[in-house]
Amino acid sequence: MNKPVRTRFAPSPTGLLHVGGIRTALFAWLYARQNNGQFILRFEDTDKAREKDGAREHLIQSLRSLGLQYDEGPDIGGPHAPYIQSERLEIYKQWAQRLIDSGRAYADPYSPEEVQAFRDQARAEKKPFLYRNHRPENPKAWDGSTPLRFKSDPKAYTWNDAVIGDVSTGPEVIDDFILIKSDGYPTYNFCHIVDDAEMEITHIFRGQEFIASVPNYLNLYEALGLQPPVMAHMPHIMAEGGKRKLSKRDGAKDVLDYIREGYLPEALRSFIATLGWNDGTEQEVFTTDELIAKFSLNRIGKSGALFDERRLNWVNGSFIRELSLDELYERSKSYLPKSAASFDEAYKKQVVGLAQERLKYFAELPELTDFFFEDLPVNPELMSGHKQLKKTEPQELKQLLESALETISESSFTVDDLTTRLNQLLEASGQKPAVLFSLIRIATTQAPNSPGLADTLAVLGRETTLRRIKSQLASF
RNA sequence: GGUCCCGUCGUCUAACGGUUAGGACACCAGGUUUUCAUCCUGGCAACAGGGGUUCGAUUCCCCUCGGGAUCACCA
Repeated sequence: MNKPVRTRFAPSPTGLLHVGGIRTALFAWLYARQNNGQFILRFEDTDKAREKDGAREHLIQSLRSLGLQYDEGPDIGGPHAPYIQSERLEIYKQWAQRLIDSGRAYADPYSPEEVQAFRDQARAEKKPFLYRNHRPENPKAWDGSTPLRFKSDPKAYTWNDAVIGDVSTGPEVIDDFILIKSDGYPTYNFCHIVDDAEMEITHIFRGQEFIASVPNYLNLYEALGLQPPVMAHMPHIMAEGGKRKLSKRDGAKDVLDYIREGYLPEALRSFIATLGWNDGTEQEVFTTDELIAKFSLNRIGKSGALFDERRLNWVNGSFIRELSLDELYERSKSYLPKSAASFDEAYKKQVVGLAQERLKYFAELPELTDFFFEDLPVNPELMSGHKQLKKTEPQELKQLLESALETISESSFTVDDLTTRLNQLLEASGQKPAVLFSLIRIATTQAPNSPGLADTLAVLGRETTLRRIKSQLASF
C-alpha cells in the first residue's frame, strides 16, 4: 500500500560540499537503502548568478567517493529526467499556469525598488513586512516580464517534522512569495515542490534553515492539491566554537579533502552519521551495513553538533586497524613517500604493516615511514634531546653502539633472532632498555619515533641497519 | 525586532519520573621489558537558571537566560 520510498539530495551547484551538506545526503541515502527505495540526485540551478564552475562535478565526485550511489541523476538519467532544474523550465510554466488558472497566482506589478520601499516602511513602523498587504486589486495578466507571485491563503499550521516533531505557526508567517522570477527561472520555493511531486519523492531531507519556510510550502501544496512528502529537517553542524554554521573558512574541509588525505569512505560514513544520530546503545562505530539496518529518523538529534576532527581521526584509525594487510596496502600505497618508488612490493607492504597501528589517515604515511626508504642524515639532537641518552656519556654510548653493531651483525635478521640477541646484549651490558634500545633505534632510523625495534630492523635488513649504525658511530 | 527551533561532561552523545546521571573522543596517571602508537586499568569532567506539577524531576509545564535559523526576483 505504501508508496516506494524515494529520497533525494538536491544541492545547488554554488560551491563545495562540506561535511554538513554531505550528512544530509548520507541520511537520505541511508533511508532509501534501508527501505529498498531510490535515492535521487537533482541539481537546483535556478540562480544562474551564484553558480560556480566545477561545482556540479565536485558534487558528483563527492557523492561517488563517499559511496553514496544515486539511482537517478543528472549524469545517469532516469524516468524523470532531466534532473537539472534549468532544463525543466517548461514543466514549471505548466504548473504555474494551473495556479494562474485557479486564481492562485498573479503578476507582481511592483518594481524591486517599490517592494523595498514597502519593506522599509514596515520596518520604520516596527511591523513585520508582508507582501500580501500590498497585493494588487486587479493585477494585469502575467506576461513573463514581471515576477509571478503565489496568492497565499494565510492560516495557522501545525505539522509534524520527522526530526523536530510537532511545529506550529500562525497565519502571520504566510505570505505571497515569488513563484517565477522575472528572468523566467522559478524560485526554489516553487520548483522544488513541483519536482518532488513529479519525481514522486516521499521523504525530504534538508537543512534546518528551511523549516521557517515550511508553512508557505504547506500553503502551496494545498493550492496545488498535493500531499506533502514527509519532511526531515537536519540540525546544523557547527564550526568550532559553535557560533556559526560550518563553512570553508572555519578550516572545514570539503568532503573530497578528507578523501584526498586518506580518510576511508566507510569511516567517514560512520563518523558523519553519528554526528547527530545514534542507535541508542553504546556502540560508537558502525559499518555501513549496520548504519543501513539501524538508521532511524526519530533518533536524529534535534540540536546542532560541532564537528570534531579529533574524533574523526580516532574513528578513521579504528577502521584502518581493522583492515587486512593486503587491503591496507592496496588502499594506502599511493600515499607512500616518493622515495618508496624503487622498492619492491613485498618490502613496501611490510612497512605499511608496521605503520598500521599508528596511522590516523593515509597522508601521514610519508612522515611515519620515510626512514624505511632512505638514509636520513645523522641528527645529533635526537640523542642530546633524549631524556635517557643525554644523561649518558657520549663515550659510553659509542661503546654501547659498537657492541650492538657486533651483536646485530651476527643476527639472521628475523624478528625472533633479533629480539633474542638484543635481549642478550641488554643483559650483558647491564644497561637499561630505555638507553640501549633508544640508542639503536635512533641510530638506525634517525626518527623521533618508530615501530618496535626488532620489527624495524628486520624490515630494514642487514645491510641498511649496519650501514646506519656505522654512520652514527662515525659521528661521535 | 517578529516567527520558529534548540539547550546533559571541553566535544559527540545515552537517559523516554526514581540511576552513585552511563559510554566514547580529547586530556591526565599507571601498566604492556626503548620512543611514538596500539591495547588494558584508573582519573578529571555535565543536567543553563528560576518557578511550578508530583511522594519524587535531567526527564512534564511556565518564565528567564543563552545559542541557532529565518524574515530575498538565494537556495
